[in-house]
Amino acid sequence: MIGNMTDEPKYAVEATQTSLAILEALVDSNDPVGVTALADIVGVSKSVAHNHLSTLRAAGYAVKRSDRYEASLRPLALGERTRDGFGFYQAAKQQLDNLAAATGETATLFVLEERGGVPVSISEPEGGWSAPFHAGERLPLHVNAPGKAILASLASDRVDRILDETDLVAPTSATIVDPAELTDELRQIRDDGVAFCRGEQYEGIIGVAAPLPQINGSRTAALGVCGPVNRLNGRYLREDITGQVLSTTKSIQVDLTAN
Amino acid sequence: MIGNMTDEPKYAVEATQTSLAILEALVDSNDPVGVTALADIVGVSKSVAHNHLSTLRAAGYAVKRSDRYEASLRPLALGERTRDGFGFYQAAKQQLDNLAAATGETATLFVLEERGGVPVSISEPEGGWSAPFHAGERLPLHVNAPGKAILASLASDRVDRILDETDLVAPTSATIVDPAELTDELRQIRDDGVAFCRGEQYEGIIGVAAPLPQINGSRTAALGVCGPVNRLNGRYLREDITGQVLSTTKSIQVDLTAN
DNA sequence: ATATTTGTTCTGTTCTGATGAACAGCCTTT
DNA sequence: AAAGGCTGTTCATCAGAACAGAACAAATAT
Repeated sequence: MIGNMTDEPKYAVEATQTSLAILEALVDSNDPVGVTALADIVGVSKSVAHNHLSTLRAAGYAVKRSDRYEASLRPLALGERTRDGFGFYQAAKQQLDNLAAATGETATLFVLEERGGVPVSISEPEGGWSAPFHAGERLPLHVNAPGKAILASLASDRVDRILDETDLVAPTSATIVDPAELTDELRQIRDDGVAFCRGEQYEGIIGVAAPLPQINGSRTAALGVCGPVNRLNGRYLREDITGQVLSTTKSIQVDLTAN
Repeated sequence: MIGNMTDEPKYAVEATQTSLAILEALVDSNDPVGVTALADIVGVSKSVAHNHLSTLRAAGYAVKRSDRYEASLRPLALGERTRDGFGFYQAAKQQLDNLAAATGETATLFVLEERGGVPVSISEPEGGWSAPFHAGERLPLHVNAPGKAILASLASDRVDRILDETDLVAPTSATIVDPAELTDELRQIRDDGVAFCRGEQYEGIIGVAAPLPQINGSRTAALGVCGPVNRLNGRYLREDITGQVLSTTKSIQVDLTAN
């Protein structure tokens, strides 16, 4: 980790930064917030908070209800539209639901975004276990199975650059923080075609993932299953689940080349 | 429609407006866009577009891939988090899925946002019909069943103010544009407890909706079913579907008062 | 090899966005 | 009833940030 991983823009627009900070503060606090409270949270004066809030409101990103502001659902619409823009989403979503239904486990689809992995879709089986992360939330690549699968499907120089620019944080004691050790595991993953995660992101959460074949040379993606270790283990994990994950990636590939 | 419906903020932050315009331009164009193209679309100089793009990128809202920019999935995460903040979402989502599965039709949950109705959740049955709108997208209240159900559950002075401040656009020839006529229908809806939409938003799309009982006096919401007129009509619509919509609202109320 | 077009940097100028105080409205408290 | 402390909003002032435009380098096209 030598590189410049904090790419601060040379000529950043400060007003935008505070506006986004206010928007995120609104999202963070579930309950409606007043102008004064918001100003304190973000660290700006009351009138500044008011100006930004009214512009956010006029743009449809914030909602005012009797002197209190809250985040609107407009970001949800933006997110769904960008997601629908992914060529493979419709097909993958369908297969992901099938996978979740067939295994009774939580199935996820990840894409590479800058230097992180982002869950695009999370399929939870009927009344099943709930994943501790949201769709659209950027996660480190080295701590989960889909992330490692994505890394394994990249050219080695890109992997080196990503690892160099990334602070290999260790959420649990099982996390791999040594780049050399990680590179070794990536080679293993490339050979097997499957990546595993054993409580490296969240204690007691296990994952399996396989890279999604690059469709028309565009987005790097991976697909996997994750769940608590008391259910995902032994042969069930290594053969049953792993097999279904692999066959699902093949089904998606078929669906995409067919159209 | 006399009132001031274009509430332009008195002291708007222009930099924020251009940043958001750029973000939305990114979302609109599915494909990666260059700086120059974006500058042309938004109507700013090249350097300005560059500055805003790099701040959006640093904040995680835009992604750069080899000299081209695209929207990130971060808005999706924000949207899902605000949605999860709605107290009734978890329970309603469950019942909505049940409703969609039981009827084989598309079920939706709407909330009131400013002067519009926003779909919070859209449950489509297995391989079913796809609704022509996205979750999080703000729609006029007077052109769809959930919107009318929401209006009907508001105090009459609020309804008057909303109708006064809203331009009653007419997407189809069936749309009601006369405030008096609309007020009459709202009274009817209050009596029946159900609202109907007959191709007033999209040609050939029918909807039924019922207001969701106000939980702890917070958000105004409604729940409904919609689909093509060739399937949703006659007794099936008026009795079968309508009955299931009404019983679903009751189930949600039970779920919420239980906890 | 030349000519365009790209993204990025940079500097000066302008106008905007931050400041901090003052305003009016709404509670609660006295 | 009246006073005090809250709130969100407005306003005039001025430092400074955001903009336009030119100049740069690198990649692509001719």
